[in-house]
Amino acid sequence: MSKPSFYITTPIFYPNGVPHIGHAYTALATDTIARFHRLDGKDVFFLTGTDEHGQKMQQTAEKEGIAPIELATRNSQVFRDLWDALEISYDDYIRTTEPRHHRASEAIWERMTANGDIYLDTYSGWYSVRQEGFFDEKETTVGEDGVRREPLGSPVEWVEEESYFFRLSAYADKLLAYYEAHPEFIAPAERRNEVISFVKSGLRDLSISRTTFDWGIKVPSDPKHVMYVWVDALTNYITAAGFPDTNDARWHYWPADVHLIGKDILRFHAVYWPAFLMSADLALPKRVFAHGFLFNRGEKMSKSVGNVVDPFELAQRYGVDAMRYYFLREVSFGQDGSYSHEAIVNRINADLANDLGNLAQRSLSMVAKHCDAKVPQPGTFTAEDETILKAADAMLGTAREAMDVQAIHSMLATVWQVVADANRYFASQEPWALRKSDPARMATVLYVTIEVVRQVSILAQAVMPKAGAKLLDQLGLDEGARDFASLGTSGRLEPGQDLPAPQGVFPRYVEPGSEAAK
RNA sequence: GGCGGAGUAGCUCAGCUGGUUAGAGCAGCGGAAUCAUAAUCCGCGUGUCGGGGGUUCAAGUCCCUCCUCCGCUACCA
Repeated sequence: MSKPSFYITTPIFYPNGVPHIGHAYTALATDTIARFHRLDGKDVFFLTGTDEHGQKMQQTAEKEGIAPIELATRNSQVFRDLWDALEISYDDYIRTTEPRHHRASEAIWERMTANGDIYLDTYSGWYSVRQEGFFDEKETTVGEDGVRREPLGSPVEWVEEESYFFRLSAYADKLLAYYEAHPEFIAPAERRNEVISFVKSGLRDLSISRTTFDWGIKVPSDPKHVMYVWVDALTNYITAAGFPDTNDARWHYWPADVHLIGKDILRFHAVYWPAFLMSADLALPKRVFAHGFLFNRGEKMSKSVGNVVDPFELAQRYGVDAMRYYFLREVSFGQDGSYSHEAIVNRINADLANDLGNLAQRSLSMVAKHCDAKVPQPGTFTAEDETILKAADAMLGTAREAMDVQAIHSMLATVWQVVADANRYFASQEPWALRKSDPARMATVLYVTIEVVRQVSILAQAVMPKAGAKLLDQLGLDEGARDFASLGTSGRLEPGQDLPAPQGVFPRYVEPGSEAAK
């Protein structure tokens, strides 16, 4: 019996510059979902990469006096460095400049052509050289000087350019029928409504090639055209699965289970991409999930405001695990979120150091001192013991339900609810008092507590791989006992097992330079 | 302008198909304990549920209206 597969992607990022916090956030969330499913026994394929073609890349490279591919290679590496720093466990990293991607893009282009959906026509409109963009005639105004201008005031000129078009207009009904039949296709639900209303308002055919620059994938039958971003970028998701070779070892991963994206690129993934796939007679991804934006103290990050945060720096200041935990716990996944130094420190200290870290420390240090540094031998469980154990055993089911809909924050809330219960349990049982009055009962309480810590740690690994592993080290668990198959009753701690000396896993965050830091 | 969503405790938000004295987390205040990373546990909220009107035995929960905020309204990766 083969493991069920799970294919998840991030968008491919544009390496015109270096990654910012938004890129990091997408990768963090995708990584957590990928890790969760791996721990849950699935055959996971996690794809990320960079989208390296286009006019902007060409222009930036020119400015720097280097070839576009050099710019792409250099900046793409910065993304990979960040992924390493953030413990992003991707299985493949695709670059659209790779031969395999050229092959796939040409192949899907040909299939769409064969299906009669691509035709040559003229792309025309009012173009502003300064804004590098086309404007709808309605948006432009003719000034007293007789010059037509776009809303921001730069002059526009009528430009006509030969371009290949994709017959998107023919897909509106098919897309609407698909959304109807697959209500889970676009998530969260609010986003789904936006997409549907957009499609209902009517679709125009899409210009999918350019002749004004040549840094791209050539149109197979007409090499003076290069494919415009839509086809080139979106196709990456099937390239990595081996397309067009349907005998490829990875082809079974397609269709992807989740395309995780930012809400700004939802339309491309929920409208254009499925239409392309329908045209090419390929299966559609099971879900497109659009997450929200991150704001710095409620303000949009921008260079002019000066509140841009470097993700490398964030990871270094707070630690990767804490950074990952904060963003995934504090932000309701799918909604916009806000972060601040105070909020991050609060989460680190309250949830990680005080609640979980301290629970592990207080129980394990008693085990080390009073139970001969071995997993204690429990006696008969009382109703209180059974209650907390049952709550721990139930986490997996609830966590799975949450993760099925990418509710990462809910999954974490579930786990930390049990952490809070465990602290209450520990305080009410007072094992420190039992040490003298009833050592056997003390052993049971400690056993139950570290058993809960075990299960919490296993689940926490999806979000905090390093810290989760450290906690499991302290419980003396070997590699084979760390995935979800060991959750619940099947993986109960073995009494008598030797345990290493406990050490803190989640230090409190103290302000550098404060009294406490000295 | 059109379509859609939201306005609930200081902050972030739960409140499904209307039905006990409107909840959680965080922050704040008071107390207990001392196993532990001065961590933990217990207790404490007179909130016009945006304003107004209506339906109903009963509305945060349905209808109307007004105010405020937000998203989408196609070629930016």
